[in-house]
Amino acid sequence: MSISSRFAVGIHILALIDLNKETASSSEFIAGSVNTNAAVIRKIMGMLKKAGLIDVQPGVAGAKLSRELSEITLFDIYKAVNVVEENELFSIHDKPHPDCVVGKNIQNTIEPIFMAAQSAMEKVLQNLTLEDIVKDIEAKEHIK
Amino acid sequence: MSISSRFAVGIHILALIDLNKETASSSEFIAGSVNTNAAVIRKIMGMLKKAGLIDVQPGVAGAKLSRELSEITLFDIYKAVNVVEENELFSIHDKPHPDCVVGKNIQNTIEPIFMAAQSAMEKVLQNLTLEDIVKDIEAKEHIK
DNA sequence: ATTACTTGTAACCGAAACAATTACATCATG
DNA sequence: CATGATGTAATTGTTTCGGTTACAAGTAAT
Repeated sequence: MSISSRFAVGIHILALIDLNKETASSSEFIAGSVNTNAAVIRKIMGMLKKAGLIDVQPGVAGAKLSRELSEITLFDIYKAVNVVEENELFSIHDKPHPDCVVGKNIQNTIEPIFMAAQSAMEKVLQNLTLEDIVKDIEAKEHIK
Repeated sequence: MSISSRFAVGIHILALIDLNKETASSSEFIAGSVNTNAAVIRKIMGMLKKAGLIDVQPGVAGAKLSRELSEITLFDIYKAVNVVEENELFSIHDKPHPDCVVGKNIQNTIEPIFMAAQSAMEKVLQNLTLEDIVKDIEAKEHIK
C-alpha cells in the first residue's frame, strides 16, 4: 500500500505554476513536465481548484495560485487531493467478536493510537509550505 | 488508500495470545475473535513468526510470545506484517521531465519530506509496546 | 499405526483503488 | 466561426486486499 502519487503530482503542479508564472501553464504543458496524461492533470487541478488553492477558468489556458506561496501548506494540498481520509490512514478489522475480552475492546484501544500516529505524520506536512518547496527547487537548480 | 488491516489484526492476535495464555490459542480460536478466516490468521501468524515475535510449531495448537510484552513495540508488529515498505508510504510519480526546472528537482526535494513525515508516524509506533495495549484492554474491561 | 486435530501454503475469487487513455461537451477568444 | 483550452465521464489494465477452499505435512493420543 502506498499513498497515491496525486499528492506528489499536486505539489509538482503548484510549484510549476509558480515557477512558470510569466507564461500560462496549460494542462498539456504541465502534463509534459509531470510525464503523464493531460486529463490526469486536469482532474487533479480540479481538486486543487475545489479546495481553493488555484484559480482556473474553463476555456482559458493556465491557472494562478489563489494564495501566497507561504500560505499554502503541504497539508492543504494533501487534503485537497484526497489521498487519505480523516482518521483512516490505518484500517481496522471490523466486527471483532464481542464476547471476547480482546475482541470487545481492541477497537477502542487501537483507534486513538492510530489517530496519534496519523496526526504526527500530518503535522510534518502542516509545518511545510509551497514556499519551502519552491525555494528548495531553486537552490538545487543553482548548484548545478 | 489505507494501511492494511493486517497491522490491526496482528496486534489483536498477539494481545489475545497473551491474555489467553492459560489455554492454547489455535488459529481457529483466534479467527473467531478477530472475525475472519483461520487461513488469514495463519498467514499473518506466519509473518509474526518469521519476524521472531512468536513461537509456533507445525501441528501443535497455540503460539507463545517470543519476548516480554514490554519488549515488543507496535513498530515491530508493523514491520512484521509488511504493511508499508521502507520510505514508501508516499508514492512519487516517476520520470518527471528532466528538461524542466521543476521536473528535474522535484523528486529530490520531496523525498526527504516524505521520509520525515513517515518517520514521525513510525516513531509513535516505536514508543508503544504490546504491554500498553494489553494494560489498556484490561483497564477497559474492569470499567464495565 | 491409525485417528483427529493442527499448522503451513498454494491457488483462486471478487471488490476496490490507481493511473492512463479516449472521447466529447463546454467555454473563451481572435 | 475556428481554434484551443478546461471539465468530466467512461473504459482499461494492473495491483492489492481480504476471504475462501483445498490439501500437504506435522503432532499427539489412543
